[in-house]
Amino acid sequence: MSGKEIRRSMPLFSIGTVMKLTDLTARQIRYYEEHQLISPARTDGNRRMFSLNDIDRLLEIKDLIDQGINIAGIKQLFMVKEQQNEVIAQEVKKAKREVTDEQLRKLLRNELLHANRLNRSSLRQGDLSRFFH
Amino acid sequence: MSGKEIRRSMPLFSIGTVMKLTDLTARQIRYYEEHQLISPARTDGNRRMFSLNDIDRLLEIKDLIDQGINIAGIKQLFMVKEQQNEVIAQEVKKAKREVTDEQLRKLLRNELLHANRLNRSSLRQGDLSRFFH
DNA sequence: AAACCATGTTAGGTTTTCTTACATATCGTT
DNA sequence: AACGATATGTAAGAAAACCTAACATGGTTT
Repeated sequence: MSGKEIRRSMPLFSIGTVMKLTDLTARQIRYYEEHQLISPARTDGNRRMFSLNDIDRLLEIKDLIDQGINIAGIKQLFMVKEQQNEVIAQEVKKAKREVTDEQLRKLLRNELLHANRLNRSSLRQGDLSRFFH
Repeated sequence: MSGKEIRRSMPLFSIGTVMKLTDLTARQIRYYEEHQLISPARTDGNRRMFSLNDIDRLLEIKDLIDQGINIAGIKQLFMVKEQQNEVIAQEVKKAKREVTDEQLRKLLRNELLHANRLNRSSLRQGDLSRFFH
């Protein structure tokens, strides 16, 4: 169902609410946006409006920051994850085309392994140390 | 579970957001608050903050207004409904005390009928025409 | 030591929301 | 038909929340 995704992406929350929900400062939230870790919507009057997805992302960012990962690293992680999701979505679609239940499970497991392989190699091809300098 | 109820009662939304979600004007929302159909929280700076429950209530109010019911009538309806919920909650608790699954269903049905009877009589004892003048 | 990163802080400006007051259209009542 | 009440619109002035831009600062890298 996509109604859920629509709801999760509706811009409903002001920055003040998000500050309380995430325990981040306005400065931090704006800084993360400046570095394109989030892209909150804007009102007609140019105020930021955040969705549930934005809030999830901010909590994830906070977690990664706490783990000592810097902004550049987080950005890369998000990009990799997104790419991974795309691959998975595409493979799911391919699998759905004409496969029965039983077979679908096997295929999915297969494709997931494939995605992991891609993932690891893409990390290796970049400079890993960039993530932790 | 009560975690859900906590979430639904968290004051998260500004009046601007609520206006868009409910298609009501600020004037209407404040007017309904003035007449105690809702009781949104306030920020330290005195701004209204609405919960999901508040929004549900506003949508319900809008619906009842559309049906031609006036503020006084809506207030009474809310009070009756709340009283009914209290009765039900109490009876559920009573039923839960030491009844097996099978018996619980019968009891609940019984108590619901009882609540309805209370409800109807309380409407009759008041002046019904008050609702629609 | 110099540069950089993530965040704090301040300043001036704009948007949003607040209360209060008055205006108005639609009623039911006299 | 005039009247009073109800529900909503609108305007004004003030306060809160948010905006961007700039500079400050404590830790890290280089």
